Parts: sequence; C-alpha cells; structure tokens
Amino acid sequence: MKAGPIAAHPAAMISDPSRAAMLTAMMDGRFHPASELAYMAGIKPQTASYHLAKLEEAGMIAMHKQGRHRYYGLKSHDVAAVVETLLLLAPPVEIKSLRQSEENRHLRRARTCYDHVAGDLGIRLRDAMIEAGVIREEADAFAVTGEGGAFFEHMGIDVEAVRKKRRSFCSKCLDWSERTPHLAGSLGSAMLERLLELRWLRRMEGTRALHITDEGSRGLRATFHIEIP
Amino acid sequence: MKAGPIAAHPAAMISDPSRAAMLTAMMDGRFHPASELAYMAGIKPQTASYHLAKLEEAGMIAMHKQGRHRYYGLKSHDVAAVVETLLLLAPPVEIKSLRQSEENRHLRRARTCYDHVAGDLGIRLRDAMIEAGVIREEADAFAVTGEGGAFFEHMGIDVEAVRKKRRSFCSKCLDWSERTPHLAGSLGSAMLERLLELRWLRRMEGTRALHITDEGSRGLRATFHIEIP
DNA sequence: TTCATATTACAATGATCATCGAAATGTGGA
DNA sequence: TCCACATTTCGATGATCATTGTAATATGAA
Repeated sequence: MKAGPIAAHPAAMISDPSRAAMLTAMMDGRFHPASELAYMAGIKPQTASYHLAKLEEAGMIAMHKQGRHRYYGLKSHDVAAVVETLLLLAPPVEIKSLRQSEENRHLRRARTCYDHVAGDLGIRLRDAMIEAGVIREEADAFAVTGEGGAFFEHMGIDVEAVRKKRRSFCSKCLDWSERTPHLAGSLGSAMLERLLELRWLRRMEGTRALHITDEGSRGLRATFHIEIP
Repeated sequence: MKAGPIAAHPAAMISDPSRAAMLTAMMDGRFHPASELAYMAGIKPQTASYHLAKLEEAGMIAMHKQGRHRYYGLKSHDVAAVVETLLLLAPPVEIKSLRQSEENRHLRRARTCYDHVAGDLGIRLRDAMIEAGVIREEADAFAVTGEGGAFFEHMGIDVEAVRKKRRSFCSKCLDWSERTPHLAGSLGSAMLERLLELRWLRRMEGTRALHITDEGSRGLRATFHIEIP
C-alpha cells in the first residue's frame, strides 16, 4: 500500500541537527577528520562516530583512512544538491548570538556551495560576467558566449576541457541566501578552483565561508569591476 | 556556533514515513482532501491532520477550503524538486507484496513527476523526440530545435507561449527509476497537459501512475513510433 | 433542527533514537 | 614496549514525537 515513502529514509539522514551540521560542513567539497566534524557539530566524538556510520551506510558520505585519522566527505553531487535545495526551503535564519551573526555575514558575503562560489560574491560574479557578455543567462542554464572563450582563457581556464567533463557544464544553482541562481556545474567548479589558485580567495577555517584577499579585491576590481568594501 | 543545521528542519518534515507518503501523493501536482491523504499514508485522520498542520506551518504545502473538505497540495516547485532529489538518493525499493510490486510496475512504466511525465514512458518520449530531431539534449537542459516548433504546433502546443512562462522552460529532471533525465520545465508540463487532454493518458486513482489508453497506444505509435506492449 | 461527514483539538501512551560515560581497538611516536 | 591520540563499540538514559481514542467544531443535507 505504501509505495511512496522511500524518500523518508534519506531525509531522516539529514533531519538530525548534528548530522545536518556535519553534512553542511562537508559541503565545502572536501574531506574532514571525524573529530573536526564532531567539534563543528558540537557533539562528542562517540556521537559523531555513530552518526557518520549511519550516513556512510546510507551511501551519503565516503570515508578514507589515513593514519589514525578517518576523513569523511560527501559521496556525490546529488547529496550536495539535496542539502542545498533543503536550505532553500528552510525558513530565514534567526540570529541568536553575535558570533553567529558574524559567521552568517561571512557566509552571505562569500562561501563555497559544494565546489563553486555562492553568496553575494557568487551573484556579483554572475552579473559581471553577463554584463561583460562572456556568459548569457538562458531559461535552464547559463551559456558561454563567443567572446567567453577568450575571457576564460585569459582567466586561465580551458573552457573546452571543462566542457568535456562528464557532468553538467554551466548549470544554475539556486542560492539560499540570495534566492537567485549563480553559476555552478563544471565551469563554476573550475572558476572557484582558479580563484583559489590565484589566491584571490582563501578558505576560512571550520566554515564554508570564503575570505577575499587584498590581492583578490584588486583582481576582482580589475577583471570584473566588482568593488569590495 | 552551529551555523549550518538549518537544513535539518525541512528534512525532518520529510523524514517521517507518513508525511513522506502524503507529500509523494501530492507530487501529482494536484490538491487532495485530508482524508484521502490519510488513507494513502495508512494513518487515521487525526494523525494526518497533525502532520498536515506541521507541513503547512513549515511552508511546504498549501491548503484551500471547499465546503467541509480541506484540500492540500505542494506549495512550490522547490518542494517537488527536493522530494524528487531525495528519491534519487534512496536505496532501490525492495518489493514486499504482490500488490506493491504491481503498483511499482505501473509507476515505473508511466507516472507523473509533479507536473510532467516520468518513468519509462518519459524516457521513451524523450528519446523519440531527440530521434525525430525536435529537441536536442544539451549539457544542462534540453532545447527545442528549428523543426521542433512545427512539431509541437502539430501536437497542439504553442511553444512560444510556453517559453514565456516565468519558470524553467525545458529543463532536465533526473528520474529515480530510470536514472536518466527526462523532459521537465514548462514544456514538460505542457506536454503532460496535452497528452491528458488528448486522452492518450489518464491519471490512475490514488497514485501517481498514469494509464496509457488504447487511443494513447495508437497515438504514441503514430506520432512517436513508441510501441506499447 | 437533527444527523452524517470532514476535520481539528486534546491528552495519554509508547517507541524510536540521539546522547554520552566507560571501555575497547587501532595507529603512530618515543 | 609504553604512552598519547583518534576513533569505535557498548550500554544506559532521557527526550522527542508519532499515534490513536475521545471529544469538539464545522459544514452540508434532510
């Protein structure tokens, strides 16, 4: 009789606040030691271990050992996609502490969304690239224009190589803080990678927030006409 | 300290099997009376009422009264998107009863995915349209080709009108039973609407499964070269 | 008004499951 | 070999929450 509720199980994996916190931490697309995830979720290592075992059994995270550490990370893009979509459904975050509001400000300004840039910076990059005519917004995705090729080459990104990857190329990712789509897919991923490589952005410890370096401020202004206050 | 686990709340709304069953029932994109949803989930009306109130408070479903009935349905596409993505993460369904396997067969053959056709039929329609050169698969979405315009007009669908709707036009929707994308977006929606109008398909009671009528078999064969056994 | 039906409100019950202390296992370094 | 640290296993505790019986409210029909 009950044919449908198969969606309940994966949802239950995310419905626990501690697990959600750990999954969100892994949304930076990297692998983290169990103890770090425990700390980020505010729980004891035993509890974290219990949760991580569950998530692994559910096929949502992957683990690799290295020495006495065990590193955990999201198993697939699908998992990241679900979490991001759930964030979109979540009610606006209420600010409880100064500390939290600080972190929130950072996250809203610039953060990773699995493997690409999101937050205000993500949107401004998108706008700048559209303005410059290097990408174009279509109904279901973005597209690289004719001029785009030269631009990305100048940025140090090989568009044709990126296009060949067996995943979506230039898709839209709906942003929970901005409620408007930014650039995701393999091109979004290549973009983030390059911005980190150029040291325009730096990952902040223990959070998905991204720090814009001084070099980054200059570079973003020169290349994208984005002013960082 | 805990900045992330906001995703937990919407996930918790879906993590209960009864709620998941009701949401899945609403995935046909229509509104259902509370009692029907209770029956589909296999719970008493009181329990259903409790769950529906929760879901409404969470902003996931909408309600309108009509006489002594209250009709509930999904509030936005986002909710449908989350449920569909969760289904993708779910482990393969194990078959427990003959009845269930029957329903499963129907669902796999043809069903609605919120507002468009999914299941085997969805994939075969996609393939047929690509084969016929009326749509083209791109990296992040489908696109209507030059010849496409005439074809859809022949089908009784005004592509330009559909394109103008303020939502994605021709997007991909990853199918949990087929694990390959079918046509969604406003064009997918228009397509389902038209197939129901032509009486090629009929909604089956109390499930998302679609029945292919005899007329439909003939029509699908003539127009799409799809053989229905 | 009276009855039937749809739905919600309330209160009690019971099961599930997250949590953590204690202890075990595993790994690296001295 | 001994110690320190990372992680898991086990067992007990406690809180949350789905469920339903009973009762109330609301709407429509006779």
